[in-house]
Amino acid sequence: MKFSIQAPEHFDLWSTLTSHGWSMLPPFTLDREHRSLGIPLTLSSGRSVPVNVSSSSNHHLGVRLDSGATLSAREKAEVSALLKSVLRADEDLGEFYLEARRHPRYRWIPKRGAGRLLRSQSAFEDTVKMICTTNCSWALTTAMVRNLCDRLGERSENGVAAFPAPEAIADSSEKFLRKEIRAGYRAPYLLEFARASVRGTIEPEQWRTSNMPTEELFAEVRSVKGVGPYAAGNILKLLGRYDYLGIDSWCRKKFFEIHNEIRGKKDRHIEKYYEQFGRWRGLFFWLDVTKEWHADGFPG
DNA sequence: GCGTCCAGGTCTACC
DNA sequence: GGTAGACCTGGACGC
Repeated sequence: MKFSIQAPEHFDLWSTLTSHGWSMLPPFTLDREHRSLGIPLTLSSGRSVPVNVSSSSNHHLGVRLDSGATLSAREKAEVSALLKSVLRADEDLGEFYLEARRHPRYRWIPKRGAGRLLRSQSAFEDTVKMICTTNCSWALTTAMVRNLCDRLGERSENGVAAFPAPEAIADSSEKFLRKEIRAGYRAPYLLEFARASVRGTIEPEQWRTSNMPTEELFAEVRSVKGVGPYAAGNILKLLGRYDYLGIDSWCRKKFFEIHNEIRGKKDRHIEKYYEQFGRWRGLFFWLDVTKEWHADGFPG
């Protein structure tokens, strides 16, 4: 089954798919040759549908069901809405692009259609993945996320493992997460977050639509054990809030490199530079340090 | 092949 | 508020 969905003006699929490392993590499958993305989407009915999305023409995206199955009209609408959310095609970046055009250094951003950061189907999934990026190599992050999908994820109609639901992680054990998933010391953090999500004492899916002031939302995200300033700042970017930089060692190094500065200055120095961009500062920061991905190609 | 060192964020305890 | 040490893993390096 094939159909298309409308994308906003200046939308660039490849820019979104290569906006950061998420497209290289399961359950996403990035097809560099065809510049498309495979993703098993879990519908509200519980049905897991393997979908492939690629660029089409006239601000449209081509959607193909990998399993050869069909969708009802309602399911089709749900798939469209989920894809728009994952690809951030439902986000208004007009004001951001206006600000970017004011600075010669950043005029490439609207021209390139950059700035839409790929996110997962759920904020729960984004948060777990973000915890898995902390204090380790990218190879280990990939291994942890792959293990979570393979060992705890539901299989979609073409056999691809989806990201596990909170219940699946909550029903596992610290020992399993530590040794089998290879989450190490992060195991109790993941378990606690999953169990709190199942109990409803924390509601990550509410974060995406919350009207809470960003500072309060940041504090709530930070209250998850294992989520520090780096992880919370980047989780907030995936919630459409760009007030925090989410600095890690790679970004720190990159900042000093592109600004021809000597390393060793405090993060406050970096934060001060981006204050001029107001509520978009986190997005300007991220696009600054990843600019070459858009020009020279996505690593990996 | 084995042992050692280091990098990578966050937490906790302490000053 | 700032700092030190622990957490865990994988890669680099020396032997």
